[in-house]
Amino acid sequence: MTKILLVEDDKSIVTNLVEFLTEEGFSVKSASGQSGALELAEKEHFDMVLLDVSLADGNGFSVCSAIKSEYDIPVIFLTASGDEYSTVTGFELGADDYIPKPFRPRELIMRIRNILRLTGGNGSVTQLGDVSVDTVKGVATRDGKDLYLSALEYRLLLVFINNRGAVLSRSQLLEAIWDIAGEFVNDNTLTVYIKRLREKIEKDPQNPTIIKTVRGLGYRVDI
Amino acid sequence: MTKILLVEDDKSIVTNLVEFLTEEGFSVKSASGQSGALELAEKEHFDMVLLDVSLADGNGFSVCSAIKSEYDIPVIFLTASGDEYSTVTGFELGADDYIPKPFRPRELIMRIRNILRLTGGNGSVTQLGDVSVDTVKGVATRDGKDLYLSALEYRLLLVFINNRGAVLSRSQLLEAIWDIAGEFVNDNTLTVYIKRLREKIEKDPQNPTIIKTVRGLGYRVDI
DNA sequence: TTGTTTTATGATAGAATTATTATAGAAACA
DNA sequence: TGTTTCTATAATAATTCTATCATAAAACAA
Repeated sequence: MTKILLVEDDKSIVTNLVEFLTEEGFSVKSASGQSGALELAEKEHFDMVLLDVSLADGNGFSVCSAIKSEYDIPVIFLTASGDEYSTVTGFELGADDYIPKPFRPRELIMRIRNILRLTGGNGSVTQLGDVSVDTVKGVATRDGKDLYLSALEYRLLLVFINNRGAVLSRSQLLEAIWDIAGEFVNDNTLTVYIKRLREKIEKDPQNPTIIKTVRGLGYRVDI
Repeated sequence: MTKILLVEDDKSIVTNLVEFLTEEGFSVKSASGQSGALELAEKEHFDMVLLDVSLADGNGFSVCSAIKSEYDIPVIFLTASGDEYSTVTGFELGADDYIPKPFRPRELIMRIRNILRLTGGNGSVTQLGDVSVDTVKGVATRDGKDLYLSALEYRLLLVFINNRGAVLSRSQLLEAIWDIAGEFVNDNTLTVYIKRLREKIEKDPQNPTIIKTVRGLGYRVDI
């Protein structure tokens, strides 16, 4: 489960956000100020930090600096609307995104998911049906048994994981895997690799449930 | 239809982006420098500007200032990777987002949609009666069930979605879908595809409620 | 009404997309 | 080095889509 550290001193916002984010499947812990935040960050691992710029105790920027210098976690700033200075400073400090208040919950979720995707920052294990992929160990398994993916097959699977739910066109996939920069890669190569990957991760490769074909558009994992 | 003004002087990037964005249902026009960009912006309305920071003629910042002072259009900067200065300056000038190169097309689309949504534009899921279209997943569904649109049917539907409420003439549709540039496409082809699309998305294809025929003018989605 | 124009429908050959099988050469590794 | 696995491609099959034709129906104008 993706764990979020919320640093915010407005109690009502905290209450609302904790409830909302929990409903959305995140695990949330909150701190109201700088000291509490750093204490929590030291004790346990978080996958993302939501950071209010204006804290009673210190300000969000110092928390961001402290966290970024110590951990490799994406940080999203919650800033006062139109506060250009905060935005700018936030980015300078390495924030991954900023969200001006007031924001819609939906918007927040989108930003969070987006940043998690971009930074590959989700937990380290992803479950796709009965296949689990551990991006730290670098293996895909079923029932604990290694599926022995080749390097390319694994990379392909990662691309799908990082874009779960989205259709990925052939050209996108080719670009992501073969890093085309003028090089010409046979279009069919991808098709063959999709087949190989399916052969290994699908229970019934003829009727794939994990990697779906979206004819004319590409492929999608939405399990 | 969401119209994008692309200001970029690298021909290959322009070619790729125009193709990709068009496929995604946007209408794109491009300019290679400051003067061309401002000229275009004056002539027609755009919903968003994609702006390269480094132009041969002037730089992206001046284009941004000029556009922002005149029009209320979101601007996304395309910056060299890690170019903090550009990012900062871009935001100071009122840019709505920035995307460091090299970027993945998908990422770009997400950013574009996001900004359009924030600024009161698009969204990734559109509801047409009981049919919903998710442009990220690349599917149209009813009651959660895939309607299995073909690539062309899907593209056609996207054009309608991006022009909700407006009558689209046959020639407009033909142009949008078949990208006519001298090529001759049988006029009836469109009629046939309208029928096919209705067959799949309408409850009663004989009495369409989503895609209405406007005799003599074209078709319209105003649900 | 009658004729004309526009739109709708059904059928179909050829095209395009995706899936599958096989294989030569490259790369990894002992 | 030799062995093994991996990679890219080719050739081919299976499937689905596309564009078109022919014809019907509907809307309109005289």
